[in-house]
Amino acid sequence: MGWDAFGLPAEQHAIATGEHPAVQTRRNIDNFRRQLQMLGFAIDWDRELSTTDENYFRWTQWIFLKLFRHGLAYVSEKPVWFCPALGTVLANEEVQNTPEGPRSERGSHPVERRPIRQWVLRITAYADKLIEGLDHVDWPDSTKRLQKNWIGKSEGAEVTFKLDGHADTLTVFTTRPDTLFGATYMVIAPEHPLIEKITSAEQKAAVNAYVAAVRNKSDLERTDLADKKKTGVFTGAYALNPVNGAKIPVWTADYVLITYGTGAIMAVPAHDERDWEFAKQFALPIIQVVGSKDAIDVNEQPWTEDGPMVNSGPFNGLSATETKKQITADLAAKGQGKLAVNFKLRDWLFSRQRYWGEPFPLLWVSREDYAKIPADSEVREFLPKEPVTCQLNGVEVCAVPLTSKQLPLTLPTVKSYQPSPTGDSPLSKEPEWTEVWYDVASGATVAQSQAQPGPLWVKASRETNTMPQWAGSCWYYLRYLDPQNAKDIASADALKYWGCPDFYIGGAEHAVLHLLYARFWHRFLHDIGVLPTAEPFTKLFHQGLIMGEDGEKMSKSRGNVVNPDSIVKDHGADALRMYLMFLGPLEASKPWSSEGISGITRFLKRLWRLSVDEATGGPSTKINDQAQEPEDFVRELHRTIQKVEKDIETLQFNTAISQMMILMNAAEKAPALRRETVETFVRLVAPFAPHVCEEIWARLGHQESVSGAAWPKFDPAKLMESTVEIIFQVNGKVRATVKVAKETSKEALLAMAKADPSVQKFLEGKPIVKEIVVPGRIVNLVVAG
RNA sequence: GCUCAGGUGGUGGAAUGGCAGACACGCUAGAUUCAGGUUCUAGUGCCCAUAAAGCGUAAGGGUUCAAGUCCCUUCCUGAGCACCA
Repeated sequence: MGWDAFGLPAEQHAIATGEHPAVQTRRNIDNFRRQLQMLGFAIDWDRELSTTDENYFRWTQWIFLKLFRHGLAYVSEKPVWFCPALGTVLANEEVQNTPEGPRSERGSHPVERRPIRQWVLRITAYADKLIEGLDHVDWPDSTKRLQKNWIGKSEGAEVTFKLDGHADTLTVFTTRPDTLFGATYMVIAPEHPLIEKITSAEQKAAVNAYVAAVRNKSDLERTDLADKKKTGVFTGAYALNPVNGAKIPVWTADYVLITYGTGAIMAVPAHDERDWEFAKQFALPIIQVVGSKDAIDVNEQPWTEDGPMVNSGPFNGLSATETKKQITADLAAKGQGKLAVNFKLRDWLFSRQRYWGEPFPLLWVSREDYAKIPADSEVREFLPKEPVTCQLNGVEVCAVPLTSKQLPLTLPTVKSYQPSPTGDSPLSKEPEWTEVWYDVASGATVAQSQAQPGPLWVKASRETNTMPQWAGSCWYYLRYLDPQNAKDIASADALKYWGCPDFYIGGAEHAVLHLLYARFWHRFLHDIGVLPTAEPFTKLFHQGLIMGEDGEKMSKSRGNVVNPDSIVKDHGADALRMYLMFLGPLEASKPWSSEGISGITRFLKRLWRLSVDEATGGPSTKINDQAQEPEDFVRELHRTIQKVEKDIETLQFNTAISQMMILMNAAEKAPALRRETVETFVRLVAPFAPHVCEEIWARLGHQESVSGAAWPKFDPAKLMESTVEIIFQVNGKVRATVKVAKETSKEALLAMAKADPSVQKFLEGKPIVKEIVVPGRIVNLVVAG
């Protein structure tokens, strides 16, 4: 069991009450643990961990330092999603588009773009591996598709355009280099750095106004889909088409995103819907270069499918694929283009301006002090090849790591958990913790309030951001293998013995969050030799949510939360467990029903009465080893063993329980049962309702726990039926059913069907045009008319 | 707008192309009990006085001896993506 206990809920509680988040976290964990134990889940409590334990998060920090060491952690000042209500930045994956605009995944608060200094993990370096790895795991196709789309790989070319009258060039990314002859204008994003340089004097005012307007546009307005109208302004600059020297105007428009590709495009209105709309809007020329099937007029609508090239000089008549290849090769020869791959995936924004998270085990020192790190310094354990730098209060500083010996870096106690509106972490207000002497030889630190301990101790400021909640949950499954290990995240032996989770059950909402992040870390740890496996989760299954009784997601504000404590009080832990399984397919979302559970409660009471004698408390008087059980009942018993076994393996618990109820109905009708039969039944129910079965098992005279009893075996011979029911149909409609011996031949079945009075009634002497006989199942007579 | 998953009684849900509605809840009637959030019995898709027949798995069409299941069109619900060049 692992508690993923860092994060916003505990911190928001701390802000509201002043209580340390650790205190509330511990109280919550204790309550959850009590409830889980009450339900009797088979959890190995010796392997319990919490992501907030310093003996756990020292390894989270260690993994981060490994990423830092390998150049996969860097600082960015690009605009990021900031949530004023939560007082922190959020990763792309944590922001959702809603009709009200972009909102935080947690709490659905408005978010906005702000330029804030952030730690970022280079997950894009793993984009290809993260796509490729999906081919080797047994995951739902929908989830694989979700991840693939999120990573969004597209292959194409980068094409460099010379700018008329400028030394600068403009590089664009395109997936359609084949349509280069159809480029009639260019667009650069309003945030593009070149815009200042290339805008002509006449257009300066218009462009500045447009750029300012876009900057002030909220993300809601900018992504509003109801308003598909394109806006944009001509910059006054012209680019030269590398294939034919054509002079084409350069515009700026906000439908081109600075965050994707090069932030600039070549526009081919004849063959791209967005470019077509823009061209129509501003009366720009539209040139068809790809032949269409039904002579489509590209002035009326764009043609986005393939066809032979036209209006493309030497490439006329060639296929799109061939043209792509040749044009890209030609451009490469001229130094004006190359094959290129782009991803929608952005690097992972990894810092939060919060208190309740793992502190970054990093400090900032001046460039001069960074240069003092000796060649044999222990600090080099985690030092990257190139320093990671940023500007702090206008001064350039370099990031230096702690060493393994210095971990864990724990949180200081603070006066206030409140984040500042400017996006500073509460930790930044604790100078005693942040301002330290740092030994460039050993990585040790002491507070600056003390005297400088030695000549190699330099002034350093700790990083005051903390890691996001995902950090701790990225690798917890590895710690289960060896939770007490003080030397490694887990021993090599344990990693080799246990491997990875064979089967991972979790919500689909994690498809592009936890499941993507964890794969990234796992693959990285594999690449640096820490882990023997490349992929963490071999087989994945998404369970559905249990909804409130009103069919809506359970939430405190809605008041439809079901408290397990009161259910257990009324019906018992077994009934709760079993009813959750009986509600419906595991993968489906199903509403809770406070009435429905009584069906399970009744079933368990009936099992008790079937096995235990109320008067003596010993075995039921119905149990008699001399009993002759009817053949039908014995078959049902073995059918139940078979079905429960199979359904458990395929996670179809609802139908397993249905079958046990069918057996119960049959067992109550039997005049007497053999002890073996009752014990088999109890063993079948035991995994679902362990507590009551344990008690029954003891009442039946067993000293050992039923959980250790062997699983019943079904006898295939007992499943055989000597007679089968055959359906007689006329024109596909059932007219009679008969019981016959299993071996009855086709011919005999046919004769019986024809002789059956209720069948004859519908034959009415009409000619039979077709006879279908499926032995053991059905006879269908097709008559004319 | 695009992609995916769905749509079956009053409810949750069953159904290797072969009797639609298993199992359970609820409901109706009866019995048991001092009592019932007890237990037992019978019934419970629609139409119908009853039986027989007929109708019935979002709507329409198709394939098949036979379709909830396979194919096409439309509608609806849910999820994800959303100007990604």
